[in-house]
Amino acid sequence: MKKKICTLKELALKLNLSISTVSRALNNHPDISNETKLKVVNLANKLNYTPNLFAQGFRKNKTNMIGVILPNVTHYFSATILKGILKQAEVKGYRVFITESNNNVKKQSEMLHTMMQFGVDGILMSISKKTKNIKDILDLLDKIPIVLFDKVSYKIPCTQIVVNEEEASFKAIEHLIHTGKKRIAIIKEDEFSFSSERRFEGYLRALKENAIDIDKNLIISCEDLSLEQGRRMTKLLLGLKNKPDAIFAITDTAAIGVIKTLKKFNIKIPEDIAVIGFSNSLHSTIIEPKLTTVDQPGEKIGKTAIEYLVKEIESSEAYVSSKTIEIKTTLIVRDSSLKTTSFI
Amino acid sequence: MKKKICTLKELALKLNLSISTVSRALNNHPDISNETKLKVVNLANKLNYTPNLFAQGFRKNKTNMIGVILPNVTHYFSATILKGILKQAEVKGYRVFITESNNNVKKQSEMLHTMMQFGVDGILMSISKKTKNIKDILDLLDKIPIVLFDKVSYKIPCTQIVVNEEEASFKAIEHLIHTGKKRIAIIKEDEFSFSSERRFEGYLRALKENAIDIDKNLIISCEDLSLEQGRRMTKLLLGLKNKPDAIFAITDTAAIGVIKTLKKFNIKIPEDIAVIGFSNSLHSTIIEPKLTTVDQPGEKIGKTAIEYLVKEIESSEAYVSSKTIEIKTTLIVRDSSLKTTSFI
DNA sequence: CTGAAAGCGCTTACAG
DNA sequence: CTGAAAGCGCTTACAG
Repeated sequence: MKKKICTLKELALKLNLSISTVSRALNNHPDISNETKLKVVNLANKLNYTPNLFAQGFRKNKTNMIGVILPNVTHYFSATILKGILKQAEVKGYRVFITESNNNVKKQSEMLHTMMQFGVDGILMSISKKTKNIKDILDLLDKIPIVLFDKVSYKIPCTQIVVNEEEASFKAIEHLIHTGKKRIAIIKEDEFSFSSERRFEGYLRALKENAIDIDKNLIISCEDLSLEQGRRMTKLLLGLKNKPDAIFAITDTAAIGVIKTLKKFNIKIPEDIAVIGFSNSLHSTIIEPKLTTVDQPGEKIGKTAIEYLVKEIESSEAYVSSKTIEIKTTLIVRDSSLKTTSFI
Repeated sequence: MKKKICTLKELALKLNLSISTVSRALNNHPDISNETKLKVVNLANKLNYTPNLFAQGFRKNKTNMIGVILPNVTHYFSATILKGILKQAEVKGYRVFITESNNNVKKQSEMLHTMMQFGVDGILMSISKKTKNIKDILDLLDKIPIVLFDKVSYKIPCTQIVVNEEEASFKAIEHLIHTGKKRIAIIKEDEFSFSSERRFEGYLRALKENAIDIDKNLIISCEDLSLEQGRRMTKLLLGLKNKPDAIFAITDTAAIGVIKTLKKFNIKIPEDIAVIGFSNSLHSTIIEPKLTTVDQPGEKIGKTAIEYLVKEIESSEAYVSSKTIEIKTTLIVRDSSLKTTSFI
């Protein structure tokens, strides 16, 4: 079903004017007399005329639509980014199309394709984990502006919005060191991932700058950073002769697994073992003790992504920028790590 | 910037054929010879032709776009529904436009309007809390199919997808009764809300059918169902001469506030006071003890909503359905309530 | 100040 | 089997 909708033509007919005049009157064109404008606008209101943006877009070869591809909308952090995207897109006058890739590379390609077909003006994406083949993304880059956020890849020459992963991680580890911790374990991902690697770099740098030797037993890689893996890896760490006195899980979810397991074994948090997570998810204040973690400002990431994308869309030159924008994070110290005044 | 994109015209020119023939060839029209089809398809692939769906839609007066309006994408339950919507929309060949109303009624109206302008084929919405004036929704209903989900209103004559609120709540209370609880408190919303009211009805019916007197002191209304309010209301309940032996918070978030407060006062959960929430949010397994709650299948709600909407869109008659579809929930018994074998 | 005409990219009834 | 033409709703350069 589709009921009839008022068009310029209908207005023109009823007013005995040409379509052009009606169009101009509604767009407040200086050529049109006030009298005519008034007549047109009145009738338009009366008949509840709404311009068909689809036709407008088609005419102007500009749709004011932006496509967004992300792995999973139900992840709180993604949803938070999405919120920023929606808010800023509205400000800038763009409509947002969402699709989920569910970390499926094939689907990701299809969505990219569909977005193109649908004539979006630009694409915002967080690339799927297993994206090996970036050829189709590269091809598209020539045709349409793309901005990457969160899950990015330096191999794709376009603007990328990320969090200051390395520094955030560095600061988290320094915080632990300042509270007297010396045997700091890290739980990271085994497969290569942009953020996991950079967080690991921060870990290494913090130890190095504080003259703490690296103990390979304290570096744990696992295939995903789920709560379950957090649990398993904690048991592994507790089995060590020389136990850690702090655990940095590069994900809140894993960190919560860590806390739950430590509690089960009656280990005091943070006195015996401190715990730090990453991302300041809602869970981090539900768990007891409350989790010390790194806050990633999702809305700001989304907002920034839209801003850069719109800038590229509206730029007249066909340039491809490839800046990397780092959004600042904040370490939020809660009960799962010791307080310290010596922390600079 | 916008790089050139291959069109039918370009293909026609290069092949020395008419645009019509090229169009038909690509649409696999029976009239066209295989030879021609082959030539066309080959060139199309070579030049990476993708039909402009925007133009197609415009031509056919069908955009295959669906607009979705929801209060807040960052709510896990909403995100879950969104996931279902995205998945099923893809199956049905529709693209999804998202907007957030943030419970702002004025914004909600604007979005409805924009969606119309953008020529969406149908609208899926969860109405904002304070929606008093439904006139604009009613007006729209004549022009375009609308399906409501989650936050609905019986005053709007259209298809509505909800959860079996009353029954779910009834079963939750019965579960408590079967475990021997007799003084069951409920924390609900003070302002009228569709779901709050229906959950309250379920509470009343369960008490009545089990011949338990209603104690007004145990019926607590608050303005929002936040963790903080959960805390405050718990303190209030604990101040009663005749304390409750179970608390049903009609929201997980509030229920978690309840649990945290009970723990603070060293009250044993579930022995002294049992706690039940509603919605099976991710938090419900993070909190300790794990929360007994009602699982609402968000994906299924989203999926169902799309199905009904598409049915209306694709129906030839201009009918307005106003069925209410109830999606079944499941009570998930965890550690915040007693186990029982006598539960039928 | 107003109108006729072309065109955005596509589909489709009508001819041939 | 193929093509010319109209039209979806709009905007805008060109005339007058």
